[in-house]
Amino acid sequence: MSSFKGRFTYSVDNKGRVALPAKLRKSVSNATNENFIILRGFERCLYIYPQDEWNKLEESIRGLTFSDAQHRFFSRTLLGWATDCQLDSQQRVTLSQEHLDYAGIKNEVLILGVLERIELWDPAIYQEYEKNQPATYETVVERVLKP
Amino acid sequence: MSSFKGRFTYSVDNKGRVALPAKLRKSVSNATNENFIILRGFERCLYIYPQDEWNKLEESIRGLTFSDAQHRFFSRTLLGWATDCQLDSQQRVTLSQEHLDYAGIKNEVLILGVLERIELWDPAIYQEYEKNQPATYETVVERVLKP
DNA sequence: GCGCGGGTGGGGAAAAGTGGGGAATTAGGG
DNA sequence: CCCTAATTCCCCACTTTTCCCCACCCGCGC
Repeated sequence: MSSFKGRFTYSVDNKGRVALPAKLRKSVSNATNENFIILRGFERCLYIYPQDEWNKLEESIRGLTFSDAQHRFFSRTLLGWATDCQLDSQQRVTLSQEHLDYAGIKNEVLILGVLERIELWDPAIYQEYEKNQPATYETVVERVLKP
Repeated sequence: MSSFKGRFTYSVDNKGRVALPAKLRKSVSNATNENFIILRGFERCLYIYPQDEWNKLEESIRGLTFSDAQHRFFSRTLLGWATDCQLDSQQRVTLSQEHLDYAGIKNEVLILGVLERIELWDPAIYQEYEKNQPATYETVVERVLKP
């Protein structure tokens, strides 16, 4: 079970490559064999799942009823934009142009560790997202840290 | 279960390193393997949780549903400002520049043991905080400890 | 006084992040 | 079917940061 955490601002070179922060790599279980799945996330960002965490997600998608039109739409969208990838010898992932465009990422990327997944954001878009949230850091902490 | 207590004023060197007081270290259960999680706290301070205490919090974060937009914001915010760290051979933690900035900590740090967590404050900010409390210690005691 | 444990500081080796060149593979057109 | 062009990816090199280790200082107790 992964437990990614932390916030990093890394650069994207002109080949669309992004290094995975060493601290995040340490949280990846070895079973995953450096195999990752990249897909469109919610709110204009990209999700990166290590293989083992993805498998769980895939199971729950399989559980969706085939006969429901919305379920079909959901699966098509999710899987249609998902790609396998493995790290190169420098521990980097390469993002496709479509993925970069979807998330609006250019030269810089904000990398967030969110337990079972890693999120990639354009820094400006994330700032905008944060600004539009009704909750502040303190209300979040209060809600989550108090049982 | 940890039960940190006490108050210490330590120095922060120019690499952002802070020694964990020996008295606090004695309260850490060995199971945690000298692994800690540092995150933003309430009121401009930093929280340090030993691994085993953190695990309880992480459970409640995992309980948040992936499909709820507000829950997504919660996990991003909380985890984005959290970092793993382990002690170096001198029993110190290294604080990132962002964390130092958030808490306004410069060369000196006030370390408080508060049961399951350790808090780090800038001494001046803590003094200010204390001064701005409307209630005195005695009135709070009445309110809090009354059955 | 001397030894030991605890706090403070810094130098150097190792790792992490960044960028680019060139070979191999694939695709497309003549 | 072959040649050419474009893309992918593998490898190398440089820079910065991290962290590991050593050394010192201070105070307390033996």
